[in-house]
Amino acid sequence: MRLYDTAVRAVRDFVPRVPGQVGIYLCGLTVQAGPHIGHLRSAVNYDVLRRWFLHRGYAVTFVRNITDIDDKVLAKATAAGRPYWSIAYANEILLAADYRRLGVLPPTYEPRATGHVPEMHALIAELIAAGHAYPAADGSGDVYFDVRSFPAYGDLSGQRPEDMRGTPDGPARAKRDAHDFALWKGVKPDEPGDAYWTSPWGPGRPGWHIECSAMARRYLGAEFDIHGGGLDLTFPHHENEIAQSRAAGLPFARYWVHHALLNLGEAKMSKSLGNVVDLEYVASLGVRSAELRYYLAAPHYRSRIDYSDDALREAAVAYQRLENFVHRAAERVGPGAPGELPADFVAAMEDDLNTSAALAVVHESLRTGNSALAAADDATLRAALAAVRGMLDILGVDPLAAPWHDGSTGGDLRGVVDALVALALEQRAQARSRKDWAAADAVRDQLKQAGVVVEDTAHGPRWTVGEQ
RNA sequence: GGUGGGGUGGCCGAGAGGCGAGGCAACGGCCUGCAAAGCCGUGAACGCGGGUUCAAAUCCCGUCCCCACCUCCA
Repeated sequence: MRLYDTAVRAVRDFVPRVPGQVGIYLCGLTVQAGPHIGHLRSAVNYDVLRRWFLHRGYAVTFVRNITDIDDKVLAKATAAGRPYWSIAYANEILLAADYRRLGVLPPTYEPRATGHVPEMHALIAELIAAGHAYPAADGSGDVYFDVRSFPAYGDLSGQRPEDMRGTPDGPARAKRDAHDFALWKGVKPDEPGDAYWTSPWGPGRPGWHIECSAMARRYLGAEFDIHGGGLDLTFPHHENEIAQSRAAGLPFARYWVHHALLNLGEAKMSKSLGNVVDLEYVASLGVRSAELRYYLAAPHYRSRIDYSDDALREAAVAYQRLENFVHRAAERVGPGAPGELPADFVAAMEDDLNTSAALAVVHESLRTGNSALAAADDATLRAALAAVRGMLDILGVDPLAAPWHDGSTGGDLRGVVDALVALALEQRAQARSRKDWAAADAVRDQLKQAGVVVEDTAHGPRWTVGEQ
């Protein structure tokens, strides 16, 4: 397996810290609002990475955090007159629902920042003791990381502090250097009164970055394999995480994986710009969540996606072709199970998770399968179906997998409808044998009006209910 | 100002010195009573200008445009 490592700006071989195991920490969301599809892209990308490791036989520990306290959450709480935690939690529920709808596997653990204040305190104390952090001298209760005490600061993002613009309007207050960042933020009078914890440095709340260093350490250890997140987190968030952890003597992440962002209208999708597409909007286009997942997983994870309704609809059509084959093949030879993966698919995935090249292999197998279907070559068909399902399963879009086909497909009425349709089809078959095309087509048209679509195949008529 | 990544056929999207990924759309054919689905085939691309090379989408130089980050960000 080869992965692009931001720290060295090159694709390199993945060597796990412990053979057969991989620990991944992914920066999840700040739950200040519901998720948009850019956030979901992040989840899908790492879900595919995770599934690939699982497929390769690794024991995967996958930790994705929830940042449930920050300036925006507090501001919203104040504006709404509600506790900050009720806002964070409401958004966390929305997020979980969207993950589920997209078939994202639940993480091994999903820690919340506010649940790990003691771990943060411990780390901050270590940093102060080691001379890498200092309580502000202005009585604010803030604790800052001393950037100049850590020479490697800037290595991840390739920047030198002296070249940076620096904080234009930030409260320099008691910072020793404009680039120092807060580990702990002292109470401010204009913020909610229930958003604080006591600490050796006075009442306050966590700075943004410290939570990830503290939680990664707790659940993955001092050193772990992969740290992931969006490209926009490279600086300052990940740079600061490295600084905090390494300065405290923790080796921290061995590989840094960053996915590209999803843009809408020439700018990255973000709440503050208001250019946001969420699952509700996608549903309003008639695009299902499996189709959205296909859209998000098809381009390489390091390529920017310029969102458009048309591109999404096009992806939906492409996915329907795959789905169509899987359903038809399963009707013919049974669903079987996801099977052996073609070598080209494996090679593509091993090469920095090239899902786009991998999908080309899926389509090749699809063609083989469709030909076998037409030729009633069941052995070839079975093999093609297993291969296609196996590959789609890695991408998390196997049409026969649980997330996509449960719910509302008729339930108890399926048998009843089956019998009724069979009756109608028998009439149509008789009409066709008389070459009474008008009568045969009338049956088909009436069924269609009732939502039943009839197609003739090499193995006789096939019917499906609505949907496509 | 600093740092990183881009511009590929009508559209989406891989590739990173030589065999034209793949998908969507279009066109032609096959299959079909018709349809649907499918199969076979066709055309078409590397922002622009130079250069290196037997050979450049890929390397070099220049140039234009775009995106992300430089302390809210997936």
